[in-house]
Amino acid sequence: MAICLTADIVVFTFTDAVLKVLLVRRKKPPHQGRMALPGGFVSEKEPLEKAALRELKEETGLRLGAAEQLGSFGDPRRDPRGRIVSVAHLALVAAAPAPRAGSNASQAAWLPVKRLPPLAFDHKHIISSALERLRDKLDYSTAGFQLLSQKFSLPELETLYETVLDRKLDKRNFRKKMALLGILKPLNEWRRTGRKPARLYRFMPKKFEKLKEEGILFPF
Amino acid sequence: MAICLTADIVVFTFTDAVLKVLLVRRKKPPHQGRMALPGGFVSEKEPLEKAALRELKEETGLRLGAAEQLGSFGDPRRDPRGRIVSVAHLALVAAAPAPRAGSNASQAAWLPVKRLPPLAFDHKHIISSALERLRDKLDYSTAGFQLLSQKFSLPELETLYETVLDRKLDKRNFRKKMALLGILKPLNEWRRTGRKPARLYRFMPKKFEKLKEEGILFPF
DNA sequence: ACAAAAGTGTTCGATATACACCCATGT
DNA sequence: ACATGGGTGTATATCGAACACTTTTGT
Repeated sequence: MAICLTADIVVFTFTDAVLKVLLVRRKKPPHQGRMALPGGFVSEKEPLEKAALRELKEETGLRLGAAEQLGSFGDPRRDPRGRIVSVAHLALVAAAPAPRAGSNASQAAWLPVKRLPPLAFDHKHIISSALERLRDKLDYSTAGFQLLSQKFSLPELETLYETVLDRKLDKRNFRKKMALLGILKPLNEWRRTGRKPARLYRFMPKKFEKLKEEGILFPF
Repeated sequence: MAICLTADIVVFTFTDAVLKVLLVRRKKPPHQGRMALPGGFVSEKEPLEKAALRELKEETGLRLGAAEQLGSFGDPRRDPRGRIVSVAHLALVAAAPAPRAGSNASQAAWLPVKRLPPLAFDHKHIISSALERLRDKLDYSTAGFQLLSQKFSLPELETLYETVLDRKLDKRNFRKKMALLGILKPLNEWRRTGRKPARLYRFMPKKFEKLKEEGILFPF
């Protein structure tokens, strides 16, 4: 069985009103010099998720505690070296710490999902799957809040939703629903970018847990 | 890299008002004599889905055209032989042809999902994932109809939904919604099991496609 | 003063849910 | 005749969608 297993990871964040994915520049062939998802070979006794997180840390310096499995990509010709099946993972991060390059990567960077350069292997395809999954998660999870820093304004949150769902939302309806859910704590701080300052909020995970137990979902 | 890849498949059907999964009895260790999902090692140049379908045919005689990937199960200790990662698949079938035993399997049978015997490996866990996926699919796909034979009665369809969703539905509301969708063609045939005969219907895939294009979902 | 983005309520239509009785058949 | 499961309609509550103007700031 000359089949090898890699674990790759798609890490999204949302900064400057743009959804970004964490990529590294490949040091070695194949696809040397191209941008690619962080990832690498799974070691023999290592759980798949751990392998993805380990590679992420090695290649970008970003240390995360968990990732969710996206699925496996096993087209026999996806890697020119031979049969290499990739188990793709997904993670969302709030603040986007400046990535540092690591082993096997000569560069690590957050790139806007909308304007990606040509990527190695089928990584563009994997990112598409990840985006689709993110869209789904927006409806029933805290995905949206995980992508923003702890303090955020409602226009920021709305832009995030509009970006990921790829459609314009109604400002008033959006705010009404958020208010109704009661999972946002208004702060006495304002963000003074643009013209009129926007009030900042904090997400309240505990309230959200309560809602989930009651089976209430996000209405988008 | 001494990691091996298997492709396993969960095939569901719904007969006699019961949801069933297709299992085979293992001829060889490990877990010799236990029931397990159809599946086996992926060959070097074989797509994952094809591997699952090939193993299904070899072990049960059931020949299917497609399966959807469920995810990969890679706990390092899931297989006593060593590191073997399984890519699990899901398929739904209408009629349930009598399975025949094949290579590596001394028996193949449809077993009720609610009352499974002890299974090999983590296959019970895989079946749980498959069930969850099926529940999700019921809402936005033709999954329900794929599990029944071409002609079916509304009570049968309702029982199927109740079984998979694991809750009682209101007869009148259920029928109203189905009628509203307009994807069922009433036939001039009646099923005379039980007491009063139940009218039979046929699912109209074309109407369903039209609904999907309009973005209309199933309301359960 | 003006441009640009933040903030705010109401109305309406659609849809999910709750609910009770009659009907056709087999025994 | 009766037991069993098939079949039918209405009323109410909830939720999502549509929609326009005022406010605050920077230039």
